[in-house]
Amino acid sequence: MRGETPSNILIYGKTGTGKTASVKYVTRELEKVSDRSPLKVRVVYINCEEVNTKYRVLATLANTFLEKARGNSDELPNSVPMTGWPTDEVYKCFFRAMDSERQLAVIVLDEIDKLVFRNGDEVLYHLTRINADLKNSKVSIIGISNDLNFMNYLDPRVRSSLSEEELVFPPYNAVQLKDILEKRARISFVEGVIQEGVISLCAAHAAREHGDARRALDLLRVAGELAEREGCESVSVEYVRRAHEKIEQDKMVEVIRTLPTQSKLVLYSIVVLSERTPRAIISGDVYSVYRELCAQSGMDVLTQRRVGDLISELDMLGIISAKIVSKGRQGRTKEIKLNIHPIQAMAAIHDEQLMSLDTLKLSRQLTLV
DNA sequence: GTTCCACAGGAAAGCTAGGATG
DNA sequence: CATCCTAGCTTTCCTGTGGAAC
Repeated sequence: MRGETPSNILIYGKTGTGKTASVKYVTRELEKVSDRSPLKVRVVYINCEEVNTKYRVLATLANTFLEKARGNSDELPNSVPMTGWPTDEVYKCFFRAMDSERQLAVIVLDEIDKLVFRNGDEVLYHLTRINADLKNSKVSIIGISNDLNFMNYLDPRVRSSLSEEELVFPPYNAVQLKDILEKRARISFVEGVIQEGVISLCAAHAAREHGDARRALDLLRVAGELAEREGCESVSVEYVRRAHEKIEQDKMVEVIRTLPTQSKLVLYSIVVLSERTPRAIISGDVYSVYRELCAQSGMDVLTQRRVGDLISELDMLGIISAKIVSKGRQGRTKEIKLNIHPIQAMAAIHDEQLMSLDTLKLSRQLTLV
């Protein structure tokens, strides 16, 4: 507001600790106050997860300021195309639009680690140095990152100028989460329908998972939805337990859905086996079934070595649990247990069209087991 | 005590798509 | 546009191993 060069700020914190919400709130207030002051403050919010190349970041910036600066200068174009121009041209355009009037620009780069990871720190280098060249305006950058280590990937010069001020958002503890939940619950639930201990339990669950407030709110919401769907008058701790289960299952279904095809096929083999045999599932059997499935669906067959790795990956993702057991002369194997309901697993696997084979017919044709 | 099964899982090389570079 | 590079898969080849059966 006083027209001095503002510090750049870097904000760290795990997901669901309120980084984005805080920044959005503060910048909104800042814009409100600046309406009454001679110096204009403009905030540009860019989520680097969506806008993930240096070109697109610059083009977004350029377009924002071109729109605002329209009419100030004749030689400025109306907009920058989202593809096609040389990058330095876009940069120049952004620069001129910025400098065409006296203003302070606050550029918020959310998930800045994604940008650095994909593109390196070139854009950041230019952006942090731009103040030296601007005559009328000033730029301040707010970087938001989940990754505490991402600074190590930056050029030292960028690092020091970007982190003139650092802010760490620590995870919420259970008490704080409880506080947040209570406030929200007062708005969204009819008074008295939430039973004793429900909110504490939600808070405890979320606190155990890195203090993610979003997770805590989800838990409470899903518990409420479950109770409502069953026509229950109040939300009991039992619903929280089931909500937790449901969220875990949904997460798993999502993971399965995005699995590569070969992994799906391996998982499918395990599901088929789990439905046809009461015996423990053995990695050797999985491989046999897998080979048959490949033959029937016309996919190329991976080696046993590789399938073993895929099984370990499924284990790491928590979709299955595998433990090594030795059966004397019957050798050593992995005994595999499915951690998700077979029907749900099937549905998640078949979600994609590439596995559009008629599964029932297919598994009936299986000669093994 | 010895054997030997049926795999686990390490090392290294080959392959390939997609991105960077000139 | 051609070419070069790189990361992520995958294969090949290999050594290791717990414990029931001999």
